[in-house]
Amino acid sequence: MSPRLHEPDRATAAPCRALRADAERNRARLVEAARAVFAESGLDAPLEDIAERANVGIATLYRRFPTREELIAATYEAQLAVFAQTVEDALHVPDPWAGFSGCIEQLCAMQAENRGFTTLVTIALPDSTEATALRERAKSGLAALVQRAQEAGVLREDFVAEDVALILMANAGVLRATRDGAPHAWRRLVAYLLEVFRVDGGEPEPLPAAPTSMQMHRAMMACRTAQPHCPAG
Amino acid sequence: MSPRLHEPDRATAAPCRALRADAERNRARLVEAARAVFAESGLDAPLEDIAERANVGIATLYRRFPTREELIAATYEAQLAVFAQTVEDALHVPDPWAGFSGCIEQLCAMQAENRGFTTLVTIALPDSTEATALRERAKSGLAALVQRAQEAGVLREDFVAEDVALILMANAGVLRATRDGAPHAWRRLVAYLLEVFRVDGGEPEPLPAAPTSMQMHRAMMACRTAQPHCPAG
DNA sequence: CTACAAGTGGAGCCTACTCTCCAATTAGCC
DNA sequence: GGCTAATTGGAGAGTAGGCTCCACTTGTAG
Repeated sequence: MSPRLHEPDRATAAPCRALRADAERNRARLVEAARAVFAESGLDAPLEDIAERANVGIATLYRRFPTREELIAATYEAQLAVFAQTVEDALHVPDPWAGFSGCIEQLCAMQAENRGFTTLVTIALPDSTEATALRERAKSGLAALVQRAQEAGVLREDFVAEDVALILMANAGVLRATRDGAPHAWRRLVAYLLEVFRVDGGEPEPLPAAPTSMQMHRAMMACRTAQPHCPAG
Repeated sequence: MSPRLHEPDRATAAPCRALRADAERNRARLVEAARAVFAESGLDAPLEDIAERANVGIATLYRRFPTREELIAATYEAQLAVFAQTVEDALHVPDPWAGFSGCIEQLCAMQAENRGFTTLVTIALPDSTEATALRERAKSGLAALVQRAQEAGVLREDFVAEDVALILMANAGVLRATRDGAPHAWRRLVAYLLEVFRVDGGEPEPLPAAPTSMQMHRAMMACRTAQPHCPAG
């Protein structure tokens, strides 16, 4: 790979200078390390862990990503692209209900698979990043998906685009508490919600199994020692 | 008030000795301060804030409550009693659906009003505290409430007691993200869920208004600067 | 091959919080 | 009023993570 095939000013918007080849390499390793660490430990993982995992000094991390948010935005660019693509693909599913509900399920599954992504979708990112643009894309795709389903008469009329965010936030809450102890509990929440969103007609899907009370107990025990409250997470 | 009207060994289970009057007073001030601080800042608020608010040295706090969890348990004893009472009162509401749904709404409202309580109900507490007993009381009350509603044919048969925890966790997720920016968003989630739990028959209640996209935007902005992921919350 | 700008790493400072130790204080009993 | 054990508060040690500074290294253009 020749060094200058990248769009300019990737990192710092101001000086707009191309990175030296080794610097670009380190940047990539940082993003890769951040992906792993954020996925496992959440968006508030220690930055030193990320630098260490990337085999790079902590200063290098700070030089490339002056704020945690910039690192988050860069790290989740690819995943947000998947997010946006998922939404757009759903528009091509012939059945409007299958498109809508499958999309919601996939988005929630993405949350379930990645601790950082769980909270990422419920918070704002700094403006003027690629991430913001991707979110806009996803947003308008979702609006179209909702509209299509409503026009087909399969999605309740009083459903609004903001409800999608509500779903993701609720799902984040369930995942925070049950990710370890009852890793499928979120599916049941999502199934309940999809059922209530659907205009009746189809026989409702059977619900995913409820977590057992033992699982819930363990989930709550585990969550006690984890970090308490909330998001930027 | 004469000092010895309390049940024994309130604080440390081991030495089982009555507290001196001034110590008992300080203990009460600590619990009161903790109530305020936890409500506002969540269960991971700095303990020094609590000691300061109680006008008591930090050492006094640690002497009375060697672990944060013990302080949490003592602080939320009263609130857990309200929780349990709410459930039991609901059993006396004549209409089984009104009893069940009103109870869920009230529990979620309690979460909305108190940041610490939001996460408290989704985590485990140390055993052998009064708090544990209260939770057991609430739990069996809820089981009865669920059973009564199902026997009356107004609550879907596949609803299980663990689903109540799921609701509280989902509600916690919404509250974490929207408490400041869209303080009524949680009502919409709960309305959706109650609608899907109900066996059809009654005309569904109209949904609470959706948060505006501006509110959601602000909520996500605010949540960005708050602490990311999760609870022992 | 050389010069120099770009890039690097980690020591080290700062802040925030948890938790302990102990000399000084005070409530309760006589 | 005075004795004694219970209680107190705050200094300070320990820990974790954020962030910066600067002497050293390295890529690359000429």
